[in-house]
Amino acid sequence: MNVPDEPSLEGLEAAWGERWEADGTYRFDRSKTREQIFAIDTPPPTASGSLHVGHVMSYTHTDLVARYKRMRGFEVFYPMGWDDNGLPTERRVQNYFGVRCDPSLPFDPAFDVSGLQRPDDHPVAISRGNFIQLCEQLTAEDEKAYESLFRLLGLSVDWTQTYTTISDVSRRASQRAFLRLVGRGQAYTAEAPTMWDVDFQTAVAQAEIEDRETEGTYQRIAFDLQDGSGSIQVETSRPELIPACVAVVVNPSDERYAPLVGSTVLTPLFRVPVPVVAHALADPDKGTGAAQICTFGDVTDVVWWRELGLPARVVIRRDGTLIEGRFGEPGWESIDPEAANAAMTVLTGKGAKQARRAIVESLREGGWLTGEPEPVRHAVKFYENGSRPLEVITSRQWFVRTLQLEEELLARGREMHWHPGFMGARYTSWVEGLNQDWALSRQRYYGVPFPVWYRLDADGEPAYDTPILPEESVLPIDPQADTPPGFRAEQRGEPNGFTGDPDVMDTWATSSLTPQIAGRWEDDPDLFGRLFPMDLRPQAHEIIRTWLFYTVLKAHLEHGSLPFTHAAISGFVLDPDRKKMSKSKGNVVVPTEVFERHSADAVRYWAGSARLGVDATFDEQQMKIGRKLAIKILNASRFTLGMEAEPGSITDPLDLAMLASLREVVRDATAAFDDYEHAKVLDLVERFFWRLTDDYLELVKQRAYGAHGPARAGSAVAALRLALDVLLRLFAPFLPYVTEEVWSWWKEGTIHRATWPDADEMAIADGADPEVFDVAATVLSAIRKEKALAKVSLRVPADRVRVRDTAERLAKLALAAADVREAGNVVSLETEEASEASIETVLGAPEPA
RNA sequence: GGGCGCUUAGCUCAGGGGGAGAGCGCUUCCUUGACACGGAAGAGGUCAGAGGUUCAAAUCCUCUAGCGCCCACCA
Repeated sequence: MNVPDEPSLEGLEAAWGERWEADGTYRFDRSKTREQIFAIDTPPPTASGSLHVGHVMSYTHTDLVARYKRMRGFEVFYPMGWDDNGLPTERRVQNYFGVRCDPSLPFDPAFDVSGLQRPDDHPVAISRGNFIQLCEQLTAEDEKAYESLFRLLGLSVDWTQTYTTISDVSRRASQRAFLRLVGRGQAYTAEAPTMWDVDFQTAVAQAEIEDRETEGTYQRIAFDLQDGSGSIQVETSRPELIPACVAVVVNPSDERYAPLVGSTVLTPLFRVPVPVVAHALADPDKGTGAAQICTFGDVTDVVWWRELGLPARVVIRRDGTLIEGRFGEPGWESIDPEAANAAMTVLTGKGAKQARRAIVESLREGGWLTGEPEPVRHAVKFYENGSRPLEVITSRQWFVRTLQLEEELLARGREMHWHPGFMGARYTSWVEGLNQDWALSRQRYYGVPFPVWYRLDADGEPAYDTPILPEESVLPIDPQADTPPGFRAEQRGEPNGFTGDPDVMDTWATSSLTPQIAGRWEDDPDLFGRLFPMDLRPQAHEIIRTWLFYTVLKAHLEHGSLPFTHAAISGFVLDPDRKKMSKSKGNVVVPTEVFERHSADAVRYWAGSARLGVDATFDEQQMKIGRKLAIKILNASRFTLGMEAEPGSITDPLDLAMLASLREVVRDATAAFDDYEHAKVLDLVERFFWRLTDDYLELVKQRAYGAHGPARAGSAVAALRLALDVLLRLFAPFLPYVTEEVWSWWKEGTIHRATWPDADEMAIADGADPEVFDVAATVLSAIRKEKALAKVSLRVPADRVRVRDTAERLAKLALAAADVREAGNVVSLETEEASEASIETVLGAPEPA
């Protein structure tokens, strides 16, 4: 026993952090079987920037489960990943070093970063290889900072189990998964209209799109019937796409337009003859009920275009500007090509917004405009990281078939255990709303390349239908650097030679494999067999449609199973004004300062009191309470362990009652933890702890000092030590530092590998009545109240205390009467049977000063 | 437009058919042989609103309002 005189929280994080690392306390033992293992698919944080208190909360939630399961005897696989793959990293490197990637440049082995850090200059063009070097260099620094913060927070991660999403292991897994999708016909390449960001100049997937309320205008425009018999009014927010108009569509049941279906109208300004067609998606209640179909203004246009078999006239370039007029050419028929091209000149080279203004003027001058443009606010689709609305651009991309999987994926969602349960609805609603296959290609540089080459024909044109794929054994490969089997390097780009697929995969193609990557899928089949499917995926609700969905999709297609059986969804952290904390709002709290002010245990206490799925308010007050609790644990433990009486057999009814009560706490807390209700566990345990210190400890203090002889003192001391032993373990997942500190005073080994308390440890209290404790505490509390109201010291004697209650409760009080008398300094404790309970206290004179 | 969640004391939140709760904050008191980084106690609420079910509703049902989030084909 080694109890310090003045226990303190200061320095615990550093001391125990080092000790846990040195002892390998959280090291994963891979010799265990799947049944003995609890595997966690840790979210890899994006390694570009810094962690904030939102991370602190959600990662603490995961750690609570990890520590609980470990104490329950599971061997916990708790790895850490760093997401250093993808656009955020790419952008950060561009800004940080002032460079841009030019894939046409050759790799420069002698490249020196030091001359580069001039972000205000024009960006320096560097090769893809050098660019990736810089990405790795910068993210390595971030990862170090993240790790030290996570260690400070006390995450029980096995730091030997780390991975990065751009590593060879991750690239190999991504490419292997891709090849298998291709092999099964689940991935395909096609030239197809796809959502496109004109600034990043890349395709984006449905999951990366968000709606933003945007200012726009509706203009009502006349489309003349070609036979001169009148016109159709069309309302549009995108008049700049009139040159791309290929039809006017109405609802088949719309009587206003029924006679016109099948006739031909001329587009304004460009005088292109286009048909009036009917389709169920045309909404009679929107606008005039007649809409222009353009190639392509939005996803609906794509549906109409495809289902109605319309031609395409594309007017928007990949950079978002409009093309030059080519009316009069095949496919660009106009009854007045000269006028059409003149009208186009005004738009050429302009972005959508400017072109819109320009064409409205032309329309007005030409008399096509009906009324004035009407300002509206409407939802417009943006890439989540983008600044200009998405366009629909036709380009060659790889896709993963998802649309026909809806029923199977919904079934997977039902198979999953969601915590909290209602979060499953997010997944369901996403799967039900899928309207495109997963667009997998990104026209970016930093990422996992497609392991694909294409043969070039005699004219140097790629044969996309017969891609050349590598053997899995050579992965990962870079088709820009590596040569496909059967070709020589010099044949790259030559007629009858080959070319590498220039694109990289969507980052989610890699992130959706985190269970496989962390589990070394195919690289270490023995390990993978012990880990997969994993047990727990912790994550934020905002990425259910991306990370969770894609991970389920990949596992479903590759393994025919869920990737994990439980999904625990944490909420956001809100600032005190109840706004979500985010970098862009500038209201993030830097975690390191919070740790310094309150201690890691205190911060974990705050995080642990927030339930899963519920947004939590950032509340330093709550951390102060956590700190107070941690200090109280130190002091109460010191007191308990410092008692001189020898612990004996526990025989006193009050002691047994306290243990009977603790027994219930253990049962309830265990059940709650099994249900992922960590906040309830903390509440139960904390509540009991305060009862123990405020009531029980006060009640038995004098007896423990020996007021009634060694045997009864021994009962109190033994009960207290047992309660402390159990409580420390109940608190251990929440307050790993302070509980480990106290544990080290009197126990061997680490508390974090100790066994989670079992109700049977209090079997001695079997048959004991917890109400003895309640009744005694109630009477003590009433005596305290009298003293507080009389504004006297608690030491002042109570000459007479008369308790009226039922015979049953009075009998219970009698069992603890001696303790109550001493704790309340009661001279005479009288009882009287009564149907109405009451406690009457007559105070004695204060002691003379 | 559809869905999910929330609305309980000044604040942060638990509770979920039968007593309106905790902590903080506030007020008062107490330096009692673990702890003043402490302790004891007090005041404070029409459980968002309206209907309904029930012997009994903060709790179940319906509707309404406000807030938040997720989703939706931009005419």
